[in-house]
Amino acid sequence: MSTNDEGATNGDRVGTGPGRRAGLEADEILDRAIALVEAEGADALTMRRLAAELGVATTTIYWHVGNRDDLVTALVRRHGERMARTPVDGGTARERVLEVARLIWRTSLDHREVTRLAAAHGASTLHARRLELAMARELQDAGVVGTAARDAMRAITACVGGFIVAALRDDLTPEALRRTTVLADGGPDGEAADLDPATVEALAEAADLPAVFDSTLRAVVDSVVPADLTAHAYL
Amino acid sequence: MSTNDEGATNGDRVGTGPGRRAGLEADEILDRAIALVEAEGADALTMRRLAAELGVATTTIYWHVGNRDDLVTALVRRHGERMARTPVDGGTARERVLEVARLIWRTSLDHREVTRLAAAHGASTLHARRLELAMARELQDAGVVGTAARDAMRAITACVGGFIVAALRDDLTPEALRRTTVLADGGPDGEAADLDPATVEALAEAADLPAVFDSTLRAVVDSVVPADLTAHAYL
DNA sequence: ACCTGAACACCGTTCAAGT
DNA sequence: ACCTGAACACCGTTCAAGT
Repeated sequence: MSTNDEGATNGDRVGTGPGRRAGLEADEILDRAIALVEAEGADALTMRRLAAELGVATTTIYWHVGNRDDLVTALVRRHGERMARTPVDGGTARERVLEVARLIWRTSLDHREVTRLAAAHGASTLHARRLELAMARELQDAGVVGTAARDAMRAITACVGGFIVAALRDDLTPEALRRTTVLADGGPDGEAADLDPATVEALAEAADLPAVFDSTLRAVVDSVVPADLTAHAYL
Repeated sequence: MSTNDEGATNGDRVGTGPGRRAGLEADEILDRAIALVEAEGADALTMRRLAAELGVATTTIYWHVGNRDDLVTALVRRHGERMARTPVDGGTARERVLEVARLIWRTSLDHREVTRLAAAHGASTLHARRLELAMARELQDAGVVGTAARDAMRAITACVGGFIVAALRDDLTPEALRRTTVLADGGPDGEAADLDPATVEALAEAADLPAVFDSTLRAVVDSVVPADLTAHAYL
């Protein structure tokens, strides 16, 4: 898949010669790519555009990081590591699990264009990898290990991911909301005829997504992490 | 946005002349598009490919259904209506809410390529529109109306959507799982060093997603729909 | 080892022109 | 009203060639 099979991303080109360009090039490209995506959106990331940004020929990117798939994968991984700086603390282990979920939600939306790119590339899991690891640690503190931990993580991350996608969708065209999500006057076939008017009206306007996210995640975490009996969990 | 501004999709061209091609063309195109997507995947849907399939010039599609955005939107809507044939019955209203959620999950995965296309187009909500309407009705039977109904739907559909995305991702490359989702030997930086070996091992293999989906959705629905006091809910 | 230009096989979209 | 061919401005990718 990659163009240069021998030692992908050439991150192994270490400490040679003067000028100290060792292993730097590839990361330079990735950083520029990240900056480009955050500044102008996920769609702005094309091989030609990025090359122009760097002042090199398009083909140079292929040598350093491989094709577009490789580029996006590396970009998402790098950004995901950068995102996972914030430490989590306080409260019970159960509350910290919830806090990590909130952290994934918040940081993903703080960098929504990278998140969008990751989602389009099917690499959302890779993007949140470091943070999901942090969640695994908190789950362990709460006494959840093995397949139970795996299933708990799947449940939580699936829901978090679903809410993130919903939030990203809400970004675009509040006008499109009226015609798609909403049924206003009963829709094309009067499909909403038997619905309470109050419900129809409520559906016409956006929900307070962060609030719904919070209460829903709480329910999911509660269902999957046993209640703390004491304030602290000692292994 | 559309090429023919006057009466989009020309569904209003009714009953003219002999041969009875009235209003048929656009639907013919959409049906061929759906068949193409289901047979060869979402990526196979290009204007040129579809035109070739229909034996017309590429530009003909523009006249009938508009540009690619319009095409995908119309396709997703049409398929979504076709998907919502199954009626839901039995149990309490609360159980029927859960049953509609399961129905969205099942039908979306039964037509995963169309689902994939809808997701890529940010039209998942449009795709499940009819089924979400059915859910609104069951929620109403359960006594949930107004903004509470809207928030309940948002919560449930976000989670269902998240699980669907997770399932679609699991389709591709079980081999990629090992390298991205999984940390196996502790990952590049020994990040998983402080994790229970049983957890690490569990994370290395896929979860039983349908089972996790079911128990999670149950928790979400329970948190949002009041328990039935009697077996039946009479308005 | 690193970088280039030219070329290939695709895209979506527009538009003047046909009937 | 309906459909076409030609053209434009993009894509990702490959490859022989330079230094």
